[in-house]
Amino acid sequence: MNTPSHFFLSENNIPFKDYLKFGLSVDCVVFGYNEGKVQVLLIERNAEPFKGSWALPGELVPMNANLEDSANDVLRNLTGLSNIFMEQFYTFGSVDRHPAGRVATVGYYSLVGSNNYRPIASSWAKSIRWFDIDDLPKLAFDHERILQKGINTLKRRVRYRPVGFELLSEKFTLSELQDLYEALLDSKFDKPNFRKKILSMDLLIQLDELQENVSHRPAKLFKFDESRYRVLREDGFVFDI
Amino acid sequence: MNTPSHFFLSENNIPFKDYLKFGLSVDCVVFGYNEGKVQVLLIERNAEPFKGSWALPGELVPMNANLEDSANDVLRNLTGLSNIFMEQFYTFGSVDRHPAGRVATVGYYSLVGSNNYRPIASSWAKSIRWFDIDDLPKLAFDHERILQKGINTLKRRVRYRPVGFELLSEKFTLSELQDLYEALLDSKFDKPNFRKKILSMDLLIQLDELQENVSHRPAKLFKFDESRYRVLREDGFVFDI
DNA sequence: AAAATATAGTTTTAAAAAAAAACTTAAGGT
DNA sequence: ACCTTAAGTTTTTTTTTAAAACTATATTTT
Repeated sequence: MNTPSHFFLSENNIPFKDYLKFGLSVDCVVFGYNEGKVQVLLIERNAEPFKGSWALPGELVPMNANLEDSANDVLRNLTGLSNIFMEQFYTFGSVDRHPAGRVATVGYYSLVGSNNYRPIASSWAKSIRWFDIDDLPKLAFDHERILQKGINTLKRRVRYRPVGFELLSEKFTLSELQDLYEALLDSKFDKPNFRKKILSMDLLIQLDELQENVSHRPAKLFKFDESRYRVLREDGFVFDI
Repeated sequence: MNTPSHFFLSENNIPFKDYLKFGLSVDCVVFGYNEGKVQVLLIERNAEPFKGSWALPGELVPMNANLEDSANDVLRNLTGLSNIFMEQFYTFGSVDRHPAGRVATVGYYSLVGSNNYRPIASSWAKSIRWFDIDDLPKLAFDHERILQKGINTLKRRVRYRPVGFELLSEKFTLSELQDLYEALLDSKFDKPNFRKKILSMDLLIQLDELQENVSHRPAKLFKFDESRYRVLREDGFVFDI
């Protein structure tokens, strides 16, 4: 920081320090899944600009914080949870995207298992709630574009990475998994083949437990085998549904 | 910009303007393809820090420039070309990644057809050259990590998007295409099946031209049908190799 | 207590796609 | 003329996917 600035003159002789005027924020697209619907968590802003508008939860990155830490902060403030699946997907930096300065924002999406969330409207949000992704309100800033890109990214990635499991409870049935994929990918799968395919990947552990309190034959419960996935990945395995 | 800064106090009462001290840069992973090898374009830095080290071409984003424009600038300065395929892949923002300040960098990768490049070492690069991606030098900053992530991204995306074509000349043979995919994906394909699959996608236009000056049966030349791809995409078609 | 219902899970068969091998074709080189 | 090399096709086998029909096991209804 105390390096002489002439050290870093650019081609056009603008001093290095004149480039250091960006703000950087993170915005989180938090996905949930409930009753066959994919949802996102939105907040109602409690501060200017766009006070009162719905928006993605996010914050300005402090000068001494890493991006991932900031994104995790946002999530922890929102859900009280800290071990949530989270992945960066795109950075938005148009000159005029923020009304008060040059602020680029890094988009993260995260997946929260349906049992595990408890959204908390903290001081910076008037309210907070889940929206089905096919019934969204108008959003502040360029958040509609960010959200759309987040949704597209999830829909693409979910086919080639075993991230869908993150949206279910730790223990789930194969039918729940199939329903989730059908909701995410907007398509129908054949039941016997879906099961055969998923089970042949050898990524699920079948538990000695059954579904309870259902008025039909109870399904077997499974959980995702993280360590097995790590091993398979090293051998070049590519998840593909 | 002249909005009163108290307007944007954050939760912890840090004034908005105190967040506006980031630098933002773009770094480009420029991929080429030659004689069966996937390559990247690297520069030898002509300025501090890391003067003399190999690095990804990049630049600080001016306060009034969009990210894509900056990335295109870098490419134009490097290759003299402006209509090159380019896509953002990841943003790196660790607190200590730049020795002289807090600079986050947005990674772009681009694909240049084998005939179309002519790297130019401009004032900010002592030299510039192609490296095979499996024989890379040590790099400045965190560029090794960025490059690796770029390579991984390309290898993943090339399977599900028809971007491979961008690495070939406008006119190419099916064998060239197959060789490229085999190099990118580190695997072998069956010739009849590869052809059947590619041609059945209906994305290639067969030209009335043949390969010339080869000492064997000349192959038919094809080109990628951009407009057809746009139509197919709208109908939900997903490229998949 | 038997029947209805609902979903879980399996088996069987048919159709399509992928894999593998063997072949024909067309250019230049010797 | 014939060899070499790679292009491109045809045929056969094997594996996957698709579809339909089936059995199993829980609760709810009659």
